Amino acid sequence: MTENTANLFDVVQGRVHAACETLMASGALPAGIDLSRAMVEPTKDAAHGDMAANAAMVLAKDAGKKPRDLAEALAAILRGDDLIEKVEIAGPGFINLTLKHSAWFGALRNAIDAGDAYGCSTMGAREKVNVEYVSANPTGPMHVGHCRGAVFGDALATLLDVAGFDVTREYYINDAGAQVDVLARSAFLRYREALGENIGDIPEGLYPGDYLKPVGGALVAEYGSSLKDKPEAEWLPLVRAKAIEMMMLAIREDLAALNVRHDVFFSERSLVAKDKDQVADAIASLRKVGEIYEGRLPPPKGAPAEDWEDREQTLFRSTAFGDDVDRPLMKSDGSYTYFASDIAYHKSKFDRGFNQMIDVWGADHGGYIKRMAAAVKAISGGKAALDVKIVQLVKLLRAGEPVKMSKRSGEFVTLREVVDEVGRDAVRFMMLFRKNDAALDFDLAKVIEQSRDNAVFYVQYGHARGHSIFRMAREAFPDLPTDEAGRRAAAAKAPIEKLTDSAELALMRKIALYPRLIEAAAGAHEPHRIAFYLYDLSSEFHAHWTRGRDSPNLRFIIKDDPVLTDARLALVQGVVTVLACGLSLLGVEAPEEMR
RNA sequence: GCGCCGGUAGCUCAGCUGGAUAGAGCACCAGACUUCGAAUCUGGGGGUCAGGGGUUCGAAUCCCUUCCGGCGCGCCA
Repeated sequence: MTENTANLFDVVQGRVHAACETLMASGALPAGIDLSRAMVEPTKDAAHGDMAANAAMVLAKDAGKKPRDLAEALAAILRGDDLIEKVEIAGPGFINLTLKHSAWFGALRNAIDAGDAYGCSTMGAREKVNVEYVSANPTGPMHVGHCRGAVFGDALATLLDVAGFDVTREYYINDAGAQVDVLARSAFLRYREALGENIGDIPEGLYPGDYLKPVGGALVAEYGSSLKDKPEAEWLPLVRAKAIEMMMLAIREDLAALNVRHDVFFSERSLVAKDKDQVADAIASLRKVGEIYEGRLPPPKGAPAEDWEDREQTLFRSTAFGDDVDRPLMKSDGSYTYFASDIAYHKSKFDRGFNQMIDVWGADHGGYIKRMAAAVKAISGGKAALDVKIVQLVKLLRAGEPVKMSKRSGEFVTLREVVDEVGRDAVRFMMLFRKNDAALDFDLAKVIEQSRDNAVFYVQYGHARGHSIFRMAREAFPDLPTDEAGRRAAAAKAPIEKLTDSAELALMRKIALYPRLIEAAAGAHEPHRIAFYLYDLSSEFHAHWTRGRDSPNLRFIIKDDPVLTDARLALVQGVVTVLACGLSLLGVEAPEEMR
């Protein structure tokens, strides 16, 4: 087994497992015992050392031994390890490990050597993952509600990429349902308006926003007045296509403003292209494995359903895969339900080689998860898995007061307005500075505040402060390198073994945690963990900086000691590297100066 | 009625897939600028992890149950 040397926790865990195997060889442990639950974790309390191993407690039952006795046997082996300074047994059987300083120096060197690539992992083994996010209907500009899913999906995709997965970022364009016909009719009104007609108020049920006026103008430019007297059946496909095209263009611009990328824009309409009906194919393949039947559904309970009509229909047996009720695939007019299209779409993902799919949805779609996960299991024969990440609502505030929005009148706050007002970095970071399934208050006044209370600023300032130290150091020592590559080369040669202050070592421990964090966050599909880590790292860095006020010997720059200064600049280089890596992963700028 | 997601300090939230004495920020109180950026930092008080059962060496975390809030519940997407 090769050690992943980038992750110190893996290395030490490997040593603990090796110790277990030594005990197996000597008969002190049963051979072939399962070690997968024996983990090495960072300690919360420094009094417990650097890392804690739970092996003795986890294996005690299978071994038929008392945890503390087993711990003692393991400790005896681990005490000879070249990375380990001290082994103590505590509590119910924890093996507390204190590492030698050289272990932390090695971790710091790793970070400096890796640079931009620090934290990159091979855990994904290049497995293909499809992440679908945003997928906003092409019926208007993006509003703030779309923001969170967009940023979350984008950051999650980057996180998985960094963790070694082969990631495809995808957007599903809902361009086939009834709502794009409504869009077309709304755009047609604007077309008549552009031709000089007085259209009066926009009728109920059509999209009232001004954003369709340019579509009207474009239609005039392209078709003149030729559409005006045609029957709807003739103009609708033309108007619809133009409107969708222009809406998608606007949406892509909005996404670009937020720094959100996609590799694939997948059209729902393309599923039912003239020569090939992929929805029918998907249903047929489910029918082949016996998961489709004609039957009746009980009426929905509780919810008002005056127009409920009991009838026999085509159903997918989603209850066989954990859903609460079987789901219809055809509407009463003979067209496919949205669910049927979605099955075909996810089958397309599977057919394109994705066994891991992640969909990012808004909270209002939560009730849809079970049936979609059921469908993915069914169409893949159990080979593919779908993880649906729900992002909760964002409440937009200004200095604590809710920002009024009225969708009915077409006056909603657009994504673009928010980005223009507070900047993309603030929007992105704050959307990620919360667990995805918890509701989020987004205060337009707070995110531009320059204080610790504003996490974006606080983290970026940490990065800028590091670079400020580099600038000041160059004034004291003009020979120091001026660029990133030079600093990395110098840091790699620096005598970092001179760094023995406890706060300096604490920073190295924090830096050493980053690769482990990436793997944990990627495994859990939780990019917010990166944001919180960066906040913590910044906090430790700011705190250590301030120690230099009371204790000048702890400053990074020691004017009469260029060698010690080199060592400390290497530590700053390590901190700056991790902050830059983490911010880049979240899609947020890492400024070198913020004055 | 059923399902999903939440309930952690006065407020806003973390809690690393079951670890040791539950942590930050804000607010409140008391401090630190001739200084590598005070746009920062140090210290203090503040908790029945909604309530109650259970699982085990060990539970905020897993299971059951009650209460409260949000969302959803053929032919919208």
